[in-house]
Amino acid sequence: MSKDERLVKQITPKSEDFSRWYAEIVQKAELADYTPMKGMMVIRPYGYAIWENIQRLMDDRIKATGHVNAYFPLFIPESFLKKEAEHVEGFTPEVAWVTAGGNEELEERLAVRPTSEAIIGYLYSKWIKSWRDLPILYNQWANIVRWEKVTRPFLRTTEFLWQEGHTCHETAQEAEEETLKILAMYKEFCETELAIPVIAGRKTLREKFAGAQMTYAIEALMSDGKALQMGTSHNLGQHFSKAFDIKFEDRNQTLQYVWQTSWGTTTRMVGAVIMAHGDDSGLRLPPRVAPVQVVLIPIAFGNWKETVLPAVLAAQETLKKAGLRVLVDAREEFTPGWKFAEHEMRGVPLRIEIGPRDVKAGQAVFVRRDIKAKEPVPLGELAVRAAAVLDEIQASLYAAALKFQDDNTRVAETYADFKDILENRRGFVKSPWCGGGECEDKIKAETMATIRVIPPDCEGPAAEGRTCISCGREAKAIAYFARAY
RNA sequence: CGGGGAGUGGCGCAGCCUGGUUAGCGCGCUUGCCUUGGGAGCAAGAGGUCGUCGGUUCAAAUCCGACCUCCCCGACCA
Repeated sequence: MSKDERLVKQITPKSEDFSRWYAEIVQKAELADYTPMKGMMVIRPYGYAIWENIQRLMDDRIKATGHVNAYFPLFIPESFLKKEAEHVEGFTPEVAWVTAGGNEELEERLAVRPTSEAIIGYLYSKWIKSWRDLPILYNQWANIVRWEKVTRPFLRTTEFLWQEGHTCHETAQEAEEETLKILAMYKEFCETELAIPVIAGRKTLREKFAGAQMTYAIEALMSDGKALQMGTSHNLGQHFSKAFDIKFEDRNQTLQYVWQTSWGTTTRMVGAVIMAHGDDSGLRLPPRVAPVQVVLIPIAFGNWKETVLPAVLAAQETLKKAGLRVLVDAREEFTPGWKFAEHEMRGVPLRIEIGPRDVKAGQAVFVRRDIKAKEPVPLGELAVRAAAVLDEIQASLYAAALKFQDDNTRVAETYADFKDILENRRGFVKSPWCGGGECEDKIKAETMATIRVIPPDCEGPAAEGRTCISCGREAKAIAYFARAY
């Protein structure tokens, strides 16, 4: 779209400057705002409503798979955090500490939770005695603090909201099954609800969670060609159960450490929705998570309050009864054109215009946000057609994102090709890798790309006869590389 | 955390270099009239401790220092 044809004029076009577009859309669409503290954002009602939809849809899935919600303390004693060596090493650089209560200096300082494995581990050791207590399938919705150096609204903030699952199992196999079940659930969630295709697989040792035995993740491609981690699922093995002494008497009357998992998704998902679907005019929200799915705009002429408005209010009732999230924008201080641009920027999936001509014709005009197509719809078919159009939009956003991912996933067999792709095209690059951390480091230093994920079908056999793009040794896997957020 | 840029009514900016009336402009906002199918028009209004703290000076938005926040580019992370 050329700049002159743009109907939304208050934001920098995405195609012109992606970073600026992102920062502006977050503020102008009233998703979030900055505060006087670095990295601390306020999530405003319109942004929070997206998160609430994500939360509800995710919570339904978590509960449907047998998990229950609980709430653990915000603070974690330093000694607890230190029990698992790798865990403390990974997290201490970004922990915020409470050192005093009122005027009293604390005997032991308290960490503001950067994640809850430590405090939950302590409690699990109290609660678990027998194999009959297992599995433990807990989830918590909470806020987290990590003292980040570089912050961006939704993508990386000092405080963020998330859900963290923490489970305990009798066997290693059960824990692995849980880890993969959640990974699959996350993938399905992103694709179904957020209309964002993701690549699921394992992380490398360099990229795994501090304290985990194995980390799995889902990775998505944003529309600027950079990858974004959208969720992680960790098989913790017995690392924490040994550190926190979480033992149970098994079916053979022997004491054993439990096998654990933990997994999480965050408010970062809101950022992903913005970056994966947005266009030059602003947000394009997937209907499943859009706070407003349909905006009804009366076209006011003459005695419109007697003619047009009743039709608009009737349409609102019809659509509400059909279970849709509807907003009537009957403000008199703005012209229809102004409202069109405003709701486009805010990403409302479907706009319905009703004017005098429409009332006479017994119809309404539908305008899809994703492709900006207009369609007259008889008033009698509003609800059915609106629901159908919203489904079409959800599907078409997903299809577009999937096409983008396909178009931007390339294979490089040589380091020269690899560097060329990252330099000129970005996106995912699938390349053979020897499995060595040194090659990972070297590639990262030279190209800023990291191994985002290794899907199961890219392991061992898939790499047979191929050589590592970095060292030339025999490849152990085909890895997805990308520059990432 | 290093390099670069920025902070002036809600938003976008000018003024600063070369200190000195009442700190301007566009948009937005309020009120009234009039309008409304892609960001209407006229008229009258309201709104600013110039990011914060300190220094220089008779006098600071302007000069100096420190700090805070944001943006961009690099080292660490959901």
